[in-house]
Amino acid sequence: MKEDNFFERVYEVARLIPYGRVTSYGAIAKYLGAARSARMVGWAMNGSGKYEDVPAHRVVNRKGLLTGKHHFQGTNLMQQLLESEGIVVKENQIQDLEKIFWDPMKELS
DNA sequence: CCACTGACGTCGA
DNA sequence: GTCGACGCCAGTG
Repeated sequence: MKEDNFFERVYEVARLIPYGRVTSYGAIAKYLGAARSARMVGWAMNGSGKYEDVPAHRVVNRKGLLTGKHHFQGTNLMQQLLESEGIVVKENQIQDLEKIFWDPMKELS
């Protein structure tokens, strides 16, 4: 079922995030045409826990800070997953963000 | 029913 | 260039 819900749209983009890459809420929001609704993107991620194909751990804020990490099951689970993909994380902050940053609008275009 | 908060980001001064 | 306030939509109190 293809639901045009804003949330479904977010999940769809999140699934498209390639391995070893990360994106930001605003990037997804902007791609959906709601740049100012970045908060909604994160809110949608609240339901991502019900979706296995939604690597929310690959979605971070514009600063590359693992803001949502606090919402994950464990404490360092998010960082653990990111490091497992080769992403360097330091103090909840992604290093080389500009290198691993995946822009849906630019990549998917 | 009304008000505030929330995985953020952009606009304004 | 830096700091502050507002906006988005939905859920919860």
